[in-house]
Amino acid sequence: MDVRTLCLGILALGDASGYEIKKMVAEGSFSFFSEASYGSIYPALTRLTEEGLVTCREEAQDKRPDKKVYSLTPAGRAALRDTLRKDPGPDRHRSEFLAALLFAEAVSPERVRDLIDERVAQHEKKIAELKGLLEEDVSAVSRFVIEYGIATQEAALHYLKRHRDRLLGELGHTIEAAE
Amino acid sequence: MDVRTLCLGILALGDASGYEIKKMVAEGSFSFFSEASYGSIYPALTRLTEEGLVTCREEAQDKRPDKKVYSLTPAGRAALRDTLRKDPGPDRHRSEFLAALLFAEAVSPERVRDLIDERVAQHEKKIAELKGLLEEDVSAVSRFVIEYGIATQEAALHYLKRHRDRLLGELGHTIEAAE
DNA sequence: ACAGATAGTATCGACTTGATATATCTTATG
DNA sequence: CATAAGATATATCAAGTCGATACTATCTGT
Repeated sequence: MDVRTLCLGILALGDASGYEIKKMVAEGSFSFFSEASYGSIYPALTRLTEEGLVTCREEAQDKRPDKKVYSLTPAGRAALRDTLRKDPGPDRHRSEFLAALLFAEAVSPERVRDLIDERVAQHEKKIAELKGLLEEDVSAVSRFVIEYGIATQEAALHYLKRHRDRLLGELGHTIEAAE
Repeated sequence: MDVRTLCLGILALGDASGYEIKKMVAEGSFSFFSEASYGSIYPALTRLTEEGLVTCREEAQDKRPDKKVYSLTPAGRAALRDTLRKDPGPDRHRSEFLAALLFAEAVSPERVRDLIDERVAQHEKKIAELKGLLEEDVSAVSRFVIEYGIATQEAALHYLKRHRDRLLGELGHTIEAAE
């Protein structure tokens, strides 16, 4: 899913400016499974406009900078439908936490405990955030997506809580054995 | 976690060539939370060598192309430790599946069912893969990381199975109401 | 015999990130 | 009341990254 398609999809849900698209991927129901920066959104919108998949109208605002509001054209909707017909690629999950855990063993085993404890707090925060989204966002599919996120976050959290001590015990033996 | 640190961390677990590093991130215990292409690994190794964080020796092999085997230097180990002292950034999760679900509602609600059913199969495959890894890989932290992955994948799978029909029911009403 | 996978290094264009610039308005805080 | 901080808005740039491809040689399956 490139930023191009992401923009097309968001515009299929309603008109928006580049700034608003950025906000949606950073804070809205998109926030936990996609990301995009201005540096990719603005060029994407420019190209989509050139290709006739979206149109742009400038809206003057009171006491605020002008907005460029983009709308999906019929051609854009068709292009999106074509893309969605294809099977979505596999999820891509990058976790500095898990990498740090694996590497910490090699350079500083004591760090493992702190890493896990910080992570527990992060999961709890994320779950609270997602539950907050549930109260605003009412579309059935949005709710499904957010609850899917909550389910996985909670599973991760419970796994950490249940297995933390076992892991630290096993590492304890390793550390002692190495000394 | 940039590819630079990823290489440093993998080399902390043992010497490796660029090709082997790529294989680890694509297939090993790293596979489900990190990715890196040759186009980022080779330049990273070159730069790390220039900076004295790794060393490189060429190994001639019988009936195979020569290898460039990289090893972590003490300076490299120190650099890795410094990086790991910092808090890991939040996970980044990109899911074409979840995006497609949200967008499908807008352009082709019938697609939602197929998307979910394909996804169930994908999760089952992924879980089997991870369980396969468990049998080879024995390090305590590796096992922890892989089981963490299994726990989240299973939670996602069960969520989909439990809520699929409810969602399709809700969409059914939407579709009927729109027609 | 021949296709395709495996082992290996390497590069390139296109895309993406993260930081930064610019400018104005609103909201806290001392 | 001043002033810092943050929101609203567009835009660019260097540096990093992906995915495809190139090249060569061997091993494996049909």
